[in-house]
Amino acid sequence: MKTPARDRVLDTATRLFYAEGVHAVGIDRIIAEAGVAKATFYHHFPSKDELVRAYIQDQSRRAQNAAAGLRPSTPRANLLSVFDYMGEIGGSPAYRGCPFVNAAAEYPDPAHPVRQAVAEYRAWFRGLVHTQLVAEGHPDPERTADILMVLRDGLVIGCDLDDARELRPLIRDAVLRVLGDQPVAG
Amino acid sequence: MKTPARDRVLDTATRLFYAEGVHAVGIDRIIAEAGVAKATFYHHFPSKDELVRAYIQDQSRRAQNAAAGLRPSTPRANLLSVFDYMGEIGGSPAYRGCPFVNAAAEYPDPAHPVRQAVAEYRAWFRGLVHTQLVAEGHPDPERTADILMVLRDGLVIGCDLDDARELRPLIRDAVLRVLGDQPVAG
DNA sequence: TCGATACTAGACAGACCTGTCTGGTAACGT
DNA sequence: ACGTTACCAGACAGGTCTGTCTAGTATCGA
Repeated sequence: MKTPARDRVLDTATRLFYAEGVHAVGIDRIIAEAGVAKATFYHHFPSKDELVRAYIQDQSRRAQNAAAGLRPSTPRANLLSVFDYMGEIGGSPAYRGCPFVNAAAEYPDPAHPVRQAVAEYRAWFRGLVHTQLVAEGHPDPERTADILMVLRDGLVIGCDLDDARELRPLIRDAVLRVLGDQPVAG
Repeated sequence: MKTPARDRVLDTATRLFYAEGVHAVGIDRIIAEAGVAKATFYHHFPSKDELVRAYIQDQSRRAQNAAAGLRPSTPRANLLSVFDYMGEIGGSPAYRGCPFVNAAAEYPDPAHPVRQAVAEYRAWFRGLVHTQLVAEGHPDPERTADILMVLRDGLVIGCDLDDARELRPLIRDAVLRVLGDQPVAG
C-alpha cells in the first residue's frame, strides 16, 4: 500500500468500471477496494463523473503510448499491426469491449465531459489511421480512414459480443478489403 | 389512456431506456410516465431485468418485421438496402446508437438473459446477411457475413459517436469494398 | 518547530433504488 | 350474483447512491 492513494483509486476504478460498467459501480465500493478514505477520494476527484473522465483520459493516454511503442515500419505494416493488436487485445479472456464505446453508451449526452474525452480519443485514432494512409499514398485517405474507423468500432463490438477467436483471423482480410487492393478469394 | 397498461409500460421503458440508458432509468420513473401503478407493473413484469429483456426482444421483433417489410429484390440490392436503412435510422436526430449494443454494454455477463436476447438478434441479422450472400453466389459467404457484421456494428457506433451525415454517403462504398468487387476509386 | 499536505475512519444527509404490501375500484365472463 | 382479473394509489422496507462533515494521524519541506 505504498502507492499514492490517487493511483490506487484510479487503478481500482479502471478495473471495476471496465469489468462491470460505470453506473454499476459505486464510490463506496471503489474506495473500499482501493483502501482509501472517502475524504481522500473527494480530495483528489471532485465528483464521480470527474473520476470517470480521468479513467477515460487515462485509457486514451495508454492507447497512445502503446501506439507510440510500436516500432514504425511501412505505413501499410503500421496499419495492419494496429488492427492485429486490437485482435490480440480482443481475444483476451478479460475482454469486455472498448472502454470508450462502453462508457459512451452510459453517457448519452454528447456534451458531457466523458463523451468529449471519448471524442478526443476517437479523433486521435482517426488521425493515426489517416496519417498512415496518406503516407502510403492511398488514393482516398479521407473516406478510407472513415471506413477503417467503422471497422475498428465493429471489431471491438464483435470481439465482445461474438467469438473473438473466430473474428481474429479475418481482421487482416477485412482491413485489406477496405484498403481496396485485395480481391476476395474464391 | 385506453391502451393496456403493459403496453404503456413497455413503450415508456423503450423510450427511456434507449434515450438515457438502462441503469439510468428507475422503475419509479417508468411507472410514473406510463401512468401505471407499481403493483400493475410487477403484475406484468416479475423484475426490472425482465422488463429490459422484453424491451430487447421487442426491438428485435421490430427489426425483423422491418426487414420482412422490405420488398425483396436481388440479393445484392437486399444487402445494400439493409445497410442504407441503417444509415437512414442512424441519421435521425434522436439516434442514440444501437439498442442491442448499448444494452449489452450495461450487462457485462454474457450469460445474462438480456445478453442472450441480444445474441439472438445478432444471430438473426448475421443469418439474414449470410442468406443474401449465398443467394448471390458470393465466393466467401461465411467470412464476408462476419465482416459485414463488423461493418454493421461499426456503423451504429459511428452514427452515434461521430457525424452520421458524414458517414451515410460512404456506407454503400464500404459495403461494396467488403463484398470485394468494387475497386477503390482514385 | 511550524504549517501545509496527505491520509485514515466513519457518521450523516437526502435522495434514489427494487420489490412487497394493503386496500380499493371497475370490467367481464359464467 | 360471483369470482377472476386488471387496474389504481401509495405506504413501506431495506438497501445503495453521491457527497459532506468531523476528528484525528502522519509525513515532509522550510
